[in-house]
Amino acid sequence: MAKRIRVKDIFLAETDKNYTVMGWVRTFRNNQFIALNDGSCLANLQAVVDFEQSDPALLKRITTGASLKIEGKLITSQGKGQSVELIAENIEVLGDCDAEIYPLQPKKHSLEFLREIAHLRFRTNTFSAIFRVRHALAFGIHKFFNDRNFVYIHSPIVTGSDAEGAGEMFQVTAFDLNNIPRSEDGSINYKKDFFGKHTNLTVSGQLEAELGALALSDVYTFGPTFRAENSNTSRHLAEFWMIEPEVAFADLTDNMDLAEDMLKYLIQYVLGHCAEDLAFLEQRLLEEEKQKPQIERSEMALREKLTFCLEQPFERLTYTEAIDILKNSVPNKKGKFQYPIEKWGADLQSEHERYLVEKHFKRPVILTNYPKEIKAFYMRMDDDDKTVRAMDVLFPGIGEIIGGSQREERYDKLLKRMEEMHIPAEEMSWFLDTRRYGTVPHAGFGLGFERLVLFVTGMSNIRDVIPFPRFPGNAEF
RNA sequence: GCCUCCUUAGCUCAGCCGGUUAGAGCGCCGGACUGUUAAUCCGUAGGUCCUAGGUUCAAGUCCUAGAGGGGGCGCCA
Repeated sequence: MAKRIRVKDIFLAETDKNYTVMGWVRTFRNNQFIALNDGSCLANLQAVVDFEQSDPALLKRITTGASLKIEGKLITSQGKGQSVELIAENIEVLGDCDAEIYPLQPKKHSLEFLREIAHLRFRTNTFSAIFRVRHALAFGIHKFFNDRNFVYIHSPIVTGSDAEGAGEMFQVTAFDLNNIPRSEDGSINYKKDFFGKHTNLTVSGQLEAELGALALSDVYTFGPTFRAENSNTSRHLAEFWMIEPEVAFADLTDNMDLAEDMLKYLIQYVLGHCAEDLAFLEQRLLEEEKQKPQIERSEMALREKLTFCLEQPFERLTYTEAIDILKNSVPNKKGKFQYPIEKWGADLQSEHERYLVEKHFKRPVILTNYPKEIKAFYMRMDDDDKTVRAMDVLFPGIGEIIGGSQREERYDKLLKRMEEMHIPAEEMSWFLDTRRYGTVPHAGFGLGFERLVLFVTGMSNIRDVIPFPRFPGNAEF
């Protein structure tokens, strides 16, 4: 194909020279002005057609959604609204688009409608902005860890472990489901399956990351994660991407510092690299919130909220301190909580987390040292034998964005917890080996990538920040 | 899995206490105009009122069940 210049670059290119651009028509105004977008940036290039000198049959084919190759001279724009425009000298229709049946129109569409045509929603301003921001965040994550000498570990997606400890799993099998091999006692004979054992899609790369950390010191994973829970919320997906750093010679405070530094780095990174997209998303959010009653609107605009997070230290407090605040809070005393806080030991509901983050502290909060009963077996026991060195990072509007802990590195204590929580130690001997052979204090956490994208873009449904969301009852596209 | 709301033209939505032939804006199509910015102006076409039952003289409207979607909760990242 002919060499093309991206729309993003043509805005900075020298005028009075000829260029070739390729992209998709957003609108064709006045039989004269083509708004061309190639996804390289939010803005469209205005290409000007001399309709009096053009073939009417060609003009007919310039419809919303059609793909074009346009050659012409770049000039300083004669109209308002853009700095430069391309005087189209030669237009080639690469792909026609029947405007009568093309679902996207030059108007505002609902997010619900666009979700149903997820294969086309990339072509909208909102979704192209979201996915450019998503890319920047993914790239920023690798840059953050690379700059700190972390090693990127590809933890397995198919796992033979049933005990990753994070919920329902999708089974992986090569069996013919209409003819499953069985043992003499009638049970399924997994020895005949592809891997010779029962296998699942991973729910966490943490255990494998720990193995890496106990040799490479600083590692992280960043990969797809699968949960077969029947979760129907705007914060859950069945297939999502998770970042899991794991650090040797680190305690809970080091872990909190890393989490806070990482989130702030990423927010800063996106503010610096996606200014135009964030400005657009901020405006979109503002328009959307105009529909809501005053009390439900956010107090800050998107970029203001992001900047605010950078400037404030995250509030760090223990579960026990949080319970005290909640117990004495106005909504608890007035019976406004659906689940009233009565005694120490109760699991916090999202209404409690939201109160702490959005009403009490009004900033990101890190809650630590939860009761051992409500946390996973691998978290390090505190000296009081009641709480563990867990940490949850809570963000406004999102809730839990990070869950992590200092790990139990003491062999005997870990084994005891596994027995208490009915984790089959014999199947986990490879994990226990790390505590047998040169164990060290270490810590790590899991960051839900889509939840971060939600926060940064100001979107409210997690299904809108992943290209093709998977959730109960839906695996379209 | 639980609670709740919604489903009317391609899209966004109105449709009153159940009562004639179901409406608007945008889009499409036709025409006018030609430096527009989701262009504008005029006109045409476009409907399984989500589906299946039921109540009624009469159902888009009421009732029951189902499907799809939104929001909230639980599980969590």
